[in-house]
Amino acid sequence: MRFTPRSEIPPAVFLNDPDEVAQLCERYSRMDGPIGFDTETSGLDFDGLLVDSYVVGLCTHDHRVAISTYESGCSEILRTLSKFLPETQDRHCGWNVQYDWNVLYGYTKYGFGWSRPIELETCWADGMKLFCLFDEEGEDTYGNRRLKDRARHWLGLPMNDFDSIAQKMGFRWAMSENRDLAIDYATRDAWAHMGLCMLGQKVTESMPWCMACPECGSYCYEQDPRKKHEWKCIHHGWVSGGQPLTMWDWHVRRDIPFLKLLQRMQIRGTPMDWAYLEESIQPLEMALEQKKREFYRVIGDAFYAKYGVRRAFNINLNSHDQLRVLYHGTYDRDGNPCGFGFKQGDKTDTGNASMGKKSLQKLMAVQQAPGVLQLLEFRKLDKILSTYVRGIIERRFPFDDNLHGIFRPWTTTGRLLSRDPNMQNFPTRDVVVMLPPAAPYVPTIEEMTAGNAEGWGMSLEEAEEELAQPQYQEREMRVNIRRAVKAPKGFKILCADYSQLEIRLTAHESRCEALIKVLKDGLDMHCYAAARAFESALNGVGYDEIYEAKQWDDGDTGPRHLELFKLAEPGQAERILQARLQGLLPAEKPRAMETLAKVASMRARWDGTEDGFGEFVQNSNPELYLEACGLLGTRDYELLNLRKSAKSAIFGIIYGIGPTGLAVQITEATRKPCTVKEARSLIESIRDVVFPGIGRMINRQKHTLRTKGYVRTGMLRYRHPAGIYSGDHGKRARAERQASNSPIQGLAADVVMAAMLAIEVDAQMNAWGCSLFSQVHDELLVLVPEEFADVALERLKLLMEISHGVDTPVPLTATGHAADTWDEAK
DNA sequence: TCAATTGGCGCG
DNA sequence: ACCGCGCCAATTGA
Repeated sequence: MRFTPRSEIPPAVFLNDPDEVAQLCERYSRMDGPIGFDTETSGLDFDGLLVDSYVVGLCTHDHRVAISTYESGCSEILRTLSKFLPETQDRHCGWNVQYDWNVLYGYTKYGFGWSRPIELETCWADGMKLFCLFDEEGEDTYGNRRLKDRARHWLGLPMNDFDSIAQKMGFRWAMSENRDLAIDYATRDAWAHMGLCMLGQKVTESMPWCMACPECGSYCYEQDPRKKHEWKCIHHGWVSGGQPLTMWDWHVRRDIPFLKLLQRMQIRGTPMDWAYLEESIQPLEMALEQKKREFYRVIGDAFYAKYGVRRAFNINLNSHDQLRVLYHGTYDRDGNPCGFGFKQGDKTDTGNASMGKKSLQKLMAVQQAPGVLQLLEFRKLDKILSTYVRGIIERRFPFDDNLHGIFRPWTTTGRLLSRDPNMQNFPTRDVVVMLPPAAPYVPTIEEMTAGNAEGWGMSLEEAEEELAQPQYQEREMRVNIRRAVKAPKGFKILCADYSQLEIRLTAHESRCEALIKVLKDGLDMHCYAAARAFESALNGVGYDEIYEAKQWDDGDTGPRHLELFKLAEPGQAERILQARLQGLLPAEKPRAMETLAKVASMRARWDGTEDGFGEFVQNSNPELYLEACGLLGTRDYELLNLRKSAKSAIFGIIYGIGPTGLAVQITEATRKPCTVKEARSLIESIRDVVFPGIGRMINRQKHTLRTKGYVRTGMLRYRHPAGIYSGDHGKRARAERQASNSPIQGLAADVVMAAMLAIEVDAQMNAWGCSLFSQVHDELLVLVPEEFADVALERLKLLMEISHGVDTPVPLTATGHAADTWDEAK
C-alpha cells in the first residue's frame, strides 16, 4: 500500500478501552510501513519531561487513532503502549520527536503516577529535521507552526487550530468539551508527520551525499573532479565502486541517532550548585541598588550644574525611552527642562537614538554625558541577575535538581541551539560586584576627629586606623555563572574544546597553502597576517617581534611579565598614567583615574609572589595590565595593535564584513581610529595576498550559490540561504555572506556532531561512566566519576580529534581540563 | 490582559 | 551594511 500525499485522510477514532487499544496495537504491529506518531500533552513543562497527562496520536495509511492515557484503565493502556511503541519505533514518523520521546520517558502524573514508563531509542524519520535538509529557509524556521504551513503547502492538507484552544482552556477541558476536534487534531498531526516524512524521504533520496568506501565503509567526502566515480577515503586513498549515499542516508545514519543523543543530554541535565546561585542574589541586588543610586546622584548633579535646578530623577534604568529623554530630551510640554539635550549620534534600526553601550560611551567621550559608567555597570549586573541567576533558578527541575535545558539541531548552519535556559551563552568572565561596607555608616575623617558633640574626638592616627577596619571597606565579590555548573560529589566535569576550529576548517575548505603552512608550523596566524599585511610599514620588523609583543596580551603569566612588573618600580605606572591624564578629554578622565586607583591598589595588595601576580593579571583587563607594566605607547604596544587589527580582519573576512564595519571594529579593538580606506586595504591584503586561498574560496562559494542555489559543507551537507535571487541588493548580499560563512560554520558543526556521536557510543567512555551533558558549539562537557577523570579526559580529546572522518590538511586539535566546576575546567 | 515588537547583550 | 543563536524588560497595539 502506497501513501500518496494528497490521498483522502481517513476518519479518526478515539480509544480509551484497554482491550481495544491492545487489539489496535496488535493490528498495527502486524502490518508494515510507516506509522505517523505524535503526542498531545496537557502542559509544556520542561519540554515534555514533566506533564500531567497525554494522548498518543497514531496513524497508518488508512487509519487514524488517538489513544487516551489518562482516563480509567490508563495503566493497562500504558503497559500495552510500553511494549507496542518500542517494538514499532523504527517505523515512527515524528515531527520534533525529541519532545514526544520526552513525554513518554518523562514524569507523568497519571497512569503510572509520576513515573517514566517508556523509552524510545529511534524512529524512522523526523520530519522537522528532515525538512531542514532541503526546504527553503522561511521567516519562521523553527517551531511547531511550521508543521501546519508545510502540511498545507506540501500535502495540501487543511490543518485545524486546536492548539490555541488547548492552550487557552487547558488540554483536559479541550479533550472533554471538544473531543472530536481534539481527536482530529491529534491524529491529523500524526497524519501530517507521516506524509511529510515520506515526502522528505523522496526528496532527500535524490540529493547526493557521499560514498561509502568499498574497503572499510567509512564516508568519503571528496570527489575527484575529473573522474567522478572516484572518491577519497581517509584510509584507502582514491577508491571507486562503493555505495553512493544520499541525504536520506545522512538523516537515518546521523540525524536520528543524534536526536536520541540530544534527548539523552536533555534528560541527563546539567548538575548545578544551586546554593551558589541563591547566595549571589542578595549581593547582586544590593549592588544594583547601589549603582542605581550612584546613577541618580551623578545625573542629578550634572542636571543641577546645567540648569541650576535640583530635580528628583526616578528613571527606570531598563527603559530606553526614558534614557533617551534624559540624554537627548530638552524641555517637556510644560517648558521644564527634562533632559540634557545632547546631540544624537548613532541610530537604531527604527531611527531612534541608540542607547547601546557604544553610543553611550561615545556620548560620554564627546559630550560629557553623565552617568554612563554607572548605567553600563547597572546593565551588566542586571543581565547577570535577571537572565542568569533568576532565570536559571526558576528552571530547577524538581525530580533530580539538575538543569534540563533543551538542545535542538535546527539552526540554518547545522549548529545546535540551546534554550530554556540557553546554556550556550553563560558568561565566561567573572562579574565584579562591589558591595557597600558592612558597617551601616562610614564616618568621615572630619567627623571622627572633630571634638564637638557630633564628633568622635579621635586623633588623626586613630581615625585612620579605625577607617582601615574591614567593616568600613567596600567589599569585592566575583560572580561567575559557570561556577554554578558543578559536578556532584565523587564526579568531575570534563570540558574540552577544539582550538581554532573554524580557522582550521577554513584552511580545509580553502586549501589555502599559506594558511595551511601557518597552522602546520604552529605559528600564530594573526601575528603572521599582521607581519605580512603591514610589511611595508614595519621597516624590517617581522613575525617574531609581533609574536613577542603578543605575549603581553596573553593573560597567561609568563616570567617576562613578572620581571617587568618587578622592574617597574612602584609609582612608574602611576606616573605614566598621570602624564596621560594631561592629554585626555575631560570625559575620559574618570576612567583613567579609576584605572590609576586600581593599579595602585593592586600593587599595594600584590604579595610579591608569582601566584599573586597571576591573580593580579587575571583580575585586570589587558589594558590596565599594560598600563601597570608601563607598556603603553611603546613599540610592543603598537605591534599589539597591528595584531589586533589583523585579527579583526581575519574574523571579519570569514563573516563577510565590509570596510566600514571593519573600520569600526578595529577602532574599537585598538582604541585608535581606523579609516574605511585603511580597513578596505587591510581586507584586500589579507584576503587576496596574505591568504589568497580564502579569497578564492569566498568567490567559489558565491559562484556555487548563484549557479546551484545552495552551498555545501565539507561533509557535503546542504544549505539553501533565502533571498539569493531577490531584487533587493541588501538581501542578496546577505545571502552571499551566509554562503561564504556557512560552509565553515556548518562543517565545524558537523565535526562536533561526529565527535559527540563517537563519544556517546565509545565503549571505554561508557565503561568509565562518562556522560555527555552539554555542548557549546566547539566545546563539549562531560560528567565522569572522579577516579576516571584523567583517562577520560585524554580519551575525550582523542575522540574529538580523530572521529570526524574529514581529510583535513591540518589536524583538528582539542584541549581540555577536568575540574569540579565548568569555570575551573575551561 | 496578552502577544508581538524593539533594543540591548550574553555566547561561539 | 558582520555569521549563527536566545533571553530579558519595556513598550505597543489589539
